[in-house]
Amino acid sequence: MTDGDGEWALPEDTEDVRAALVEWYEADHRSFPWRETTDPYEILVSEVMSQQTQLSRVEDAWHAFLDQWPTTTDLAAAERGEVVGFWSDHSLGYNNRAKYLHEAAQQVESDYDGEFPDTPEELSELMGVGPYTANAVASFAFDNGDAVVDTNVKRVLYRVFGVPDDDAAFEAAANDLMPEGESRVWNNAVMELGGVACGKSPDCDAAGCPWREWCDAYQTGDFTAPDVPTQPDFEGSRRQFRGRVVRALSEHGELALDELGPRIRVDYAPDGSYGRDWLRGLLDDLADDGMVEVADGSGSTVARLQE
DNA sequence: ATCCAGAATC
DNA sequence: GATTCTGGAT
Repeated sequence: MTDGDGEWALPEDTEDVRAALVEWYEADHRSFPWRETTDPYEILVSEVMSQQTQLSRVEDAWHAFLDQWPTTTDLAAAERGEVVGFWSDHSLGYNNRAKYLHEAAQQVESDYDGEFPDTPEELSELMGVGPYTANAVASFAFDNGDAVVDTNVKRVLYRVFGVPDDDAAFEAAANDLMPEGESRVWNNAVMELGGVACGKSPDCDAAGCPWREWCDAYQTGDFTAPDVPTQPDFEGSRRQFRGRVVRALSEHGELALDELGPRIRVDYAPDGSYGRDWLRGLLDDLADDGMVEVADGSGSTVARLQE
């Protein structure tokens, strides 16, 4: 066995464990608009927006996005720059995800004749759709997914059943636990538990956690959670300046280097250490990522969002 | 200060 | 394995 494998097993009375959670979820849970649709496109948009972004900040953006591009046909026909601009305007971060979503819509149009596939395997072929999102869309749209494994699920399995901090172990445990053919309610319920009862600072009694009687952590009082990778500081980071570039180009359409520079850094000086060369480096990276186009004219260089 | 329904690319 | 983005809540 590899390092980190401890003694662990799911309870014998699995059916009771399952029933307790589903009953708890169905009695009361948070209301999100994407829980009231089974449209795979609407579900996908909510899932992509939710990656690394707090749910409370996704709701308005989700409504606005679907208002602007109601179907994959509409989104596929949009220009990439419009979609990236929307992402930036709504402060959704990681605007590569806007590019992926746009491309996924084009794949659905071209590869699937506008109709979403309904298996996790096929959904995984869409750009920006990994294991988590494939199972989420398959579950919430078609009730046809495997267990989702995200940081919430890992934290719950780690605390309640002592599943070791290992991706393969989490996936196996999550699927063992999930009742066959009930992925929609089950995956909603598990993530609801991780969100309202078993967050970083747990709230077992107040939230009426249905798994207290089976929970290792509740018995021992040790609510340690798996390590989450720590992020580098955002303030002053390259990411921050990339984000400002995208926002400025979305707002103004097209800008020359020396018009753009001062909007990115107040200390921009064309020949300074943060000047044209530095800015050009940022723009070339963004161009490689498919976000920005840089055009060298005679004497002046201009940048704009791609397409 | 740290965290948040991940995934692709190099 | 490191990088990509944002701001409100805690």
